[in-house]
Amino acid sequence: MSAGNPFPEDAEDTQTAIMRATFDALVEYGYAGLTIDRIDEFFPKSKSLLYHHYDGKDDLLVDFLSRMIDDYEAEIDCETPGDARERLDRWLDAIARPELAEEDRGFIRALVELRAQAAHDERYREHFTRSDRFFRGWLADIIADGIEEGVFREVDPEQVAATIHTIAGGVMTDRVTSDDPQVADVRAELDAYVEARLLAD
Amino acid sequence: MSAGNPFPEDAEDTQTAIMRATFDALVEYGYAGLTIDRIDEFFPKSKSLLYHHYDGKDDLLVDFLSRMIDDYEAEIDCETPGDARERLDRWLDAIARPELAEEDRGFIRALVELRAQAAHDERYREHFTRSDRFFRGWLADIIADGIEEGVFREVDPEQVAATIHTIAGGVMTDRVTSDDPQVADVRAELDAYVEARLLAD
DNA sequence: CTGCATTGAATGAATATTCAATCAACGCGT
DNA sequence: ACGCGTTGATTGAATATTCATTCAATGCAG
Repeated sequence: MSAGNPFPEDAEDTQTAIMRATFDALVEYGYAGLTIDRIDEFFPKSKSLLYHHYDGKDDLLVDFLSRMIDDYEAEIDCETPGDARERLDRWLDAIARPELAEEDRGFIRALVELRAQAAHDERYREHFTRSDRFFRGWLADIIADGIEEGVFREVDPEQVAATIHTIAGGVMTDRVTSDDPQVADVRAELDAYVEARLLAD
Repeated sequence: MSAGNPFPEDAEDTQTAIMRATFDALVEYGYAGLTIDRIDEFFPKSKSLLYHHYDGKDDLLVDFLSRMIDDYEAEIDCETPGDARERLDRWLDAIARPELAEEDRGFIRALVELRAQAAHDERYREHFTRSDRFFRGWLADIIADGIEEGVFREVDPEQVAATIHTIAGGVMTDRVTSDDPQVADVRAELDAYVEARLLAD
């Protein structure tokens, strides 16, 4: 039920338990169906306690989003040995591997649904804007390293990073909102793209 | 207020007026804030009338989604003269032009928010799955034509189409959920991609 | 007159939020 | 060690509002 929940179950304080419960309710019912009562379903303690820790539903959800994004960044932002080509390939595999563990589907679903809220909620938009910058910077660094190393052509790192990141977002949406996601084709084309556009001869 | 509403205002029957009102309410309040009362705000007639034409909110919204997607497909699916290269460029301009008319922002916002619902609603997912296939087919035809014409390399049309379509989805989401969308960079990189990967020498 | 469109008011369920009341831990002076 | 006040965590019940839906009644065109 709570597989893939990024908020640890063991020795958890109330704070973490609230985040866990919110995650589970979000995955189970979706953002549009997310209510305080449903969060309480997954929360071992009393519903009123949520209001002791947060000003209200909005406050709770914004904090939840912030932590989700932190987890998402932490998942990517790890030590990566190897040259730029290897690091980029590992990145592409991470976001566009055809097989996806069931645990990760819930996480991606939650993220995709939260992201859509950014269309109407400024606070959400701010979080995602910051997160996007982080990932594009991360990618641009890899590209820039590759150019210095001489393995990549002299492309504009920001421009390439923006495009790959956009694809990453598209793949995530495709994964959880289509009955026939095309992740395998995109993954293959990404290799062809790297070969044709990035790799020096 | 209703700029960019794809449902015509003139000589409208009740059916169309309901769609118009739903669109306006969706753009104004977002999917999570979409209620029958809010739809009624933009509906010149009585709220009860909605239930005379639809079984309920769900029924109404599924029909609305269906018509939104029809409009979206109709917007793209038009006669396109010129060779494959020109037709592809026109497609890329249509989805990734840096400047976006304010009228279109509402439409894209609505579409992005509806799409996110597909993560938890099978009926939504079916509609988008079908729509995705339509666009990928459209793109794949252009690529295949280009290969026959000798202007494109012998790539896999489906694979390239899937990737470009994924980028299109990513750009739409980026446009309406970020304070700093990177559409211009992606548009430029798409040109470089076509040059490096598709164009025959 | 008859069938369809339309209305306004009403209803009951869902939902977010509040509140008064325990409970458990802790510091502190004696 | 013992009372004691303070503080924060926790609870169950209550409240006020929003929301989807229903329904009986009215208008109206053929």
